[in-house]
Amino acid sequence: MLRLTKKADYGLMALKYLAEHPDAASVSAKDIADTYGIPPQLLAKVLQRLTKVGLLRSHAGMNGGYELSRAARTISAFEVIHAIDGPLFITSCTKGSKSCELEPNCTVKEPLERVNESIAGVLRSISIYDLVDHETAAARASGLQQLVSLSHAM
Amino acid sequence: MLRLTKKADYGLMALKYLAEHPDAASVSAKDIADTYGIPPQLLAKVLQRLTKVGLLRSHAGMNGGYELSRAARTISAFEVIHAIDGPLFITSCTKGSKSCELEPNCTVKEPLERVNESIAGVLRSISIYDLVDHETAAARASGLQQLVSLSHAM
DNA sequence: TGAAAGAGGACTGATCGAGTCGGAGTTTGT
DNA sequence: ACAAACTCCGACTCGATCAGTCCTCTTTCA
Ligand code: SF4
Ligand code: SF4
Repeated sequence: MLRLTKKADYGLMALKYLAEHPDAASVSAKDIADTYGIPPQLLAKVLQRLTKVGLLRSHAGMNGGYELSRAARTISAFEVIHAIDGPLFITSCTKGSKSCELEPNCTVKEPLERVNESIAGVLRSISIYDLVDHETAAARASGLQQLVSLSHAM
Repeated sequence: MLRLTKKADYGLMALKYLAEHPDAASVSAKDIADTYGIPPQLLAKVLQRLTKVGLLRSHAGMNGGYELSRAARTISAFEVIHAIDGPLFITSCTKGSKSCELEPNCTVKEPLERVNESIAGVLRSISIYDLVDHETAAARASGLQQLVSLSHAM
């Protein structure tokens, strides 16, 4: 099913919101949650995670909140997802703890890792800034499409 | 986490196996399951699903089994995953039944749909044949990588 | 006819994601 | 100094989904 968690989803929304309001010195988690109808405590946790990784800068106390620690253009969707959902892996044979017992016999692990890398590449090529500006994002997406089908033809 | 289900994983393994043994008229589910240590009944169900969609041709009775209904080169990983795990969607706001209530306010849905399309494109560009032949698969993957980073630079 | 194989539904246990709660620590305005 | 507003953090519940099993029926062929 290849589904992205909602937390990552929320994280992207929040970062986009912050990218759209660079003037606001600091935005509270509750503000963003109210704007989009996201459960406030859940979003808070997501933002905390992003802070821990260094994507956000937090600022406690009254009128506190969060702000981007870097320019929106330099934050990739990959970083966000990685920070929230942990390492991105297609297969189940990864996350050290409990790997698949078929690993020795498995013949598709290697090819799938390459697929995984390709997908990571796509995510790395998308920045928060792209989410805000629709035109360039659309251009880039269609560009990617062409490149992909091109590579298919070769 | 963007994880692929094990069923899809098994499906790919089975198809790869069939692609590697084109001489065998028909291979039973149990054969493949034993070869890789996959639970036989589970693999059987996966193969049944693939048969229903038309990727495989089944052949009941003694010495029965499955065979590819098309050339390995013309079967994409996307088809396989779609057949087993259902429609491929990154976000939770899709599968008609229970969509996300944030949809009207959501500002990242559209961009994420484009990301989704890019990923689907990657999967569409990988065929079962690519899983068998390591060299071309590696070449294609690295090619994709270059193209992706190229599109990032533009 | 009977063994071997596919087809398919129903069921259970395990895992994981979504969301909640409660409490502790911090900064700031007054 | 005090209280409000906010961040921080871990534990917890609940429900959905996945992995795997079981059982039954049908088809084929020796
Ligand atoms: S080892 Fe093979 S079967 Fe197991 S999770 Fe990895 S790719 Fe899938
Ligand atoms: S938050 Fe937006 S992108 Fe995510 S599931 Fe809801 S509508 Fe879709």
